[in-house]
Amino acid sequence: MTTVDKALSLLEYFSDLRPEIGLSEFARLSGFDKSAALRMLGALVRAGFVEQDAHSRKYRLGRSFLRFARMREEAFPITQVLRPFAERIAVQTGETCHIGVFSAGTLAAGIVVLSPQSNRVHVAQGLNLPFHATASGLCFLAFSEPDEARRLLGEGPLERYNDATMTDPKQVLSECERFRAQGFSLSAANFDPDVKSVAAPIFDAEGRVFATMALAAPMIRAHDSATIENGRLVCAAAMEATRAFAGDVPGWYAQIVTSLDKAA
Amino acid sequence: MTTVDKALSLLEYFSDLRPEIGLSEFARLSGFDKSAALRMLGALVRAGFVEQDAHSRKYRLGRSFLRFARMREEAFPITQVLRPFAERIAVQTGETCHIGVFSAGTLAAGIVVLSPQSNRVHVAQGLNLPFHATASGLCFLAFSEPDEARRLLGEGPLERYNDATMTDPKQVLSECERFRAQGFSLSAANFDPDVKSVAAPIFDAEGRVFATMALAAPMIRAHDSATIENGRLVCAAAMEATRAFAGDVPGWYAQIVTSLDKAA
DNA sequence: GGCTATCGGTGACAATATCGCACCGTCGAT
DNA sequence: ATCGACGGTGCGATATTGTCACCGATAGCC
Repeated sequence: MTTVDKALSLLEYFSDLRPEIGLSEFARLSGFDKSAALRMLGALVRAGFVEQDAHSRKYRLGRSFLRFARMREEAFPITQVLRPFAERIAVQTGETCHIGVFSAGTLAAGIVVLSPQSNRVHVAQGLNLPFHATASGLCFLAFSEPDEARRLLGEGPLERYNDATMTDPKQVLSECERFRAQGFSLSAANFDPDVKSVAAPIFDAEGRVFATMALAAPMIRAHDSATIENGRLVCAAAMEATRAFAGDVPGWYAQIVTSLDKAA
Repeated sequence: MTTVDKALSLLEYFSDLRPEIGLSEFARLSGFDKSAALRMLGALVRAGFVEQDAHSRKYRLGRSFLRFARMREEAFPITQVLRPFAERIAVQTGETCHIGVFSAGTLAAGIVVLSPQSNRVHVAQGLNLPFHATASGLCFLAFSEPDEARRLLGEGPLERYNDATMTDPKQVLSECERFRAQGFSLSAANFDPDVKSVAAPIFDAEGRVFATMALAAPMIRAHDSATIENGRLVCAAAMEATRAFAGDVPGWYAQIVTSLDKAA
């Protein structure tokens, strides 16, 4: 672990619930010495990645992120390119659609298009999507390299969100095999007790999953037939999205999707 | 300069014109050894701040910026809060309004609202705003601490964009004194030969400038009277924007603005 | 084909920045 | 007034970094 890794790891302690962090708090959270944390924070401040409140002396995320995020989107407009697909399928199915984007070991809701219906599932922009308890996460695992998936899950036991949550990594991985064969993942009440979701993979130019497209429906609308139909649609949309991106849909995956379409 | 500084400085070589950079290119640009650059890039990749194209092996900005930018906006919604003010004044004056946001030593157009008129000034989102040659930059200097301003300008000679560009830091600083007394800055053809701009400061909670609101008009519409009126309006709007932000408008500045209003 | 230049990347050692500790002044609560 | 926790500093022991030589692969060129 280089010092740069350590410094950047400090940023991971920020979250929507903890937008400001003091020096000692950083030291406690990270296990680094205060003096080391301070030095790293100094560098982060100089680069504009964090800024310090002059009064409370706490640190918060800096303005540089706006600059770089804009540049990144300019050069590689993921969200701009993917959003229309999410919008289309949200209208088509009448359910909330979100796209999970993988970065630095976590999957988060990067794009959210809420269902046009009044009884709908709400997904917060930026929401962290746990690998073992959401359709998006399971989909990501299912279409990743098996060792990558194991690495992301860790040793277990996994965090429990409610009765239906799978907490054993082995169980999760075996479910993922099914999803991989099926073309899309499924999650019923694993995270939110009243929500049933399906998710399909979006591939990058090297044919690796880097994002997932998910449809989340209130349990009451999620009959088996509706769920299967949503799965089919989300697969097709995700595949189109991949292609819009100059991503590479693996041949075997395209086959699965076409066979789903024929079955319908 | 810590290693973290060096690693983060690598990111600054990315731009809209150079969205992908190879290892040797990084070494050349930064003056670091290839091996050192590689190690730093490794850390940046692990954190998701850059990603590597598997084919070309070049590096580009990573997906983590999206995540962090969203969190930053969630916690401190600068752009969301400031945009309405830019929109209002763009409509009111009929000219293009942009807000320059300072971060890590540079000022960039973070918010842009184009004029509703067909003959209008175009400002690209994210455009770098040189301190010595734009109304925004001059405004930022004028309302910064004098030594900070000197530091940002450097030794000179400054880059020349056209005949009207001031290239001597001393000259720039003395102009800035005028602007500081006047309440807003002025730039005629210093950057773009056919554009005349005015800009006013936006202050943070500690009463320091951190952003500027600028109006840019085509020379043909920029009579003296129109320019003065735009200056007055941009001052008022910037002051309101500061307050909307829980920023602290220094008393002496508020006085200048009210006296401008009375004169009109 | 074979030559050369450049690329991304590796390995190892000397040089140097970092880690961890003790310590300081300040602030707010009790 | 005392105490604890805070942000921040200084310094020696030590782990990380800078530097350089080197590797295989690739692309251009004759």
